[in-house]
Amino acid sequence: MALQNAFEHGGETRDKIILGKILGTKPEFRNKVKEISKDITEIVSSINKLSSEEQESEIKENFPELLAPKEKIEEREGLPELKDAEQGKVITRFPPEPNGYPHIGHAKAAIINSEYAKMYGGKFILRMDDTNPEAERMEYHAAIKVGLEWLGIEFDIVKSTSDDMELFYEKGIELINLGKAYICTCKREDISKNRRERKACKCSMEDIEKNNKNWEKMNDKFKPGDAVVRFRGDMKADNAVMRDPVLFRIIEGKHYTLGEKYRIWPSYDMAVAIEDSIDGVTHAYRSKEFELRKELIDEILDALKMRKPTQGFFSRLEFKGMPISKRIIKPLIEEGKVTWYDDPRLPTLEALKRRGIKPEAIRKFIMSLGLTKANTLAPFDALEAFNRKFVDADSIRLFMVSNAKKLTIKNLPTSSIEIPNHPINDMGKRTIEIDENFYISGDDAQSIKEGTQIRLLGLGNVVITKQGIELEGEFVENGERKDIPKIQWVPQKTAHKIKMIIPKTLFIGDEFNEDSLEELDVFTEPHYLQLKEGEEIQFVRFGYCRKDSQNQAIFTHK
RNA sequence: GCUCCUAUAGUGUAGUCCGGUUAAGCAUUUUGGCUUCUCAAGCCAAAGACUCGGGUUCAAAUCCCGAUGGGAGCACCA
Repeated sequence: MALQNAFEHGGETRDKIILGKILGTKPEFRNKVKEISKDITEIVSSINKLSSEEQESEIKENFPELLAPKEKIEEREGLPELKDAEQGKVITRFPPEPNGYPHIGHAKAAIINSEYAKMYGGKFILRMDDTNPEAERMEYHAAIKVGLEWLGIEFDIVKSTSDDMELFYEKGIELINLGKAYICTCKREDISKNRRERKACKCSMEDIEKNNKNWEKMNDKFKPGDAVVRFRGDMKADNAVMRDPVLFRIIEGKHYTLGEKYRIWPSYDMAVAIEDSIDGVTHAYRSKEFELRKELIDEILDALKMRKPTQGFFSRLEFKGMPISKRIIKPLIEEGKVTWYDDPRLPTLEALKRRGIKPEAIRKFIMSLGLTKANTLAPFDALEAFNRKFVDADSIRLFMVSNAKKLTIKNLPTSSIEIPNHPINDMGKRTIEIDENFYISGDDAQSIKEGTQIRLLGLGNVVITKQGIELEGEFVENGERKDIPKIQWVPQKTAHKIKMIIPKTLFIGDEFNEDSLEELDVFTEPHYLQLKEGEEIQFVRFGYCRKDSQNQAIFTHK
């Protein structure tokens, strides 16, 4: 073994490493370390005296099997194992609030939880977390559903938190009667101040009877802001969440499905605790800004003697320079800096789709991030790399020229030509009608020298006879194939003008990037018009793009 | 300010719980080569990391203590 190690590391080895290897493979030696280490030192020094050629021949003679190449270590597939998980009995859930358009962060939570359900043959619940009528709208509810469907996520159960309003009231009253909750009629600022200063208020001293009466009053007499139900936690706790948090509050806004039926609404903590418990959720994974709520949720359920789920946390996912929060996106839309939530520069699902990102790529990408709690600020090119693999195989190859320059070619032998739609896969062929007038890209036109040969892809070689604003050339039969520029082209007669949109990073640092959207006028083949909207294409030597409309394409990535 | 979480190559991660079978694996990125009628894809190769300082141990990315960087919470939002 020492011999092998020495050979692998330039003819020299160290006794400590050999010792480690031996103890690693043969744990039975671990209590005889002193005895064997002496032997190892001797062996090692004798081996180090040999030249590497001698070592090699020694290995060949006595241990030829060691020369076989090492096996690669296999990477763990998918997500790490869940604690306390039983095959077939795992229930996970994804509880978005319908208060905005779904984005990559939603995708992460949904994908991780659905993967876990799948991994254990369990069930997966979509629960619209709609307990704040002021923020939630049907429009968002629908957008979330559309987004999840696009991602290909399937649910066993679909429900809304607000389905269980009566149950929340029941449990709320139970907490009051247990003395675990009380009605607080302090002002909002005072509650906040007391929590900061770890001081209890008078309301927390009230007896159960009074609290029950006040609960009744919350139904009609109290106005929003007059009274809240607070959990009796611990005003001295280090975890600020435990300092008597709010369980219910009065909101008079119209709920998007229930209208004005209820005016007392449970807070997030109350709702999540009860819902996860009664829905049978075994494993509740959410992003780590909720980490401090774990203790509270457990305490609420303990107080009610209800079953507790295992809670886990993962880091938020954001892309560098692509804001996720409505707080930032909304003003951009209002100022016209971004067109809408489907603007290709945004990390919303709608935008990602429009940009040409495939749902499978998002899934792979998110799975590759793992389940860490360290902050993830992923560069967008990581997603692009996954996407390229999905998109390459079935993207039709088309010619497109930017900054077009005219090229006239003499002696063309044909008036039409067939070109395959994909270099490897069979995606059919298209016929292009040609005459002597072509467009080529400005960049290419500039780099060509007069008198040299270029190859027009799929067509043949051309020798350039005149350089300038407009170029002229002559067709060459059986020209050189290697080591000449091979460029794409478009016939002038049938060239179809489209707008090419190239999305770039929205923010550089904290600054809005004024050049975040580049628009080019380009020419492509008429075949473009026959493609379906939303189809992914590769413009040869330019990159992958998605057809947005007959007159517009969006650059996906290289 | 207080509390909690977190720290592995340029980037994202595996390994950390239970110290040794791996002088740190994978992906991406970059560079070079092969292949190719695309600067794509595919194939091959190279480059590159355990935040810092102590301690425990025959042995530390892994355990302990301290420091530092990053993030979050301290809402009648979720």
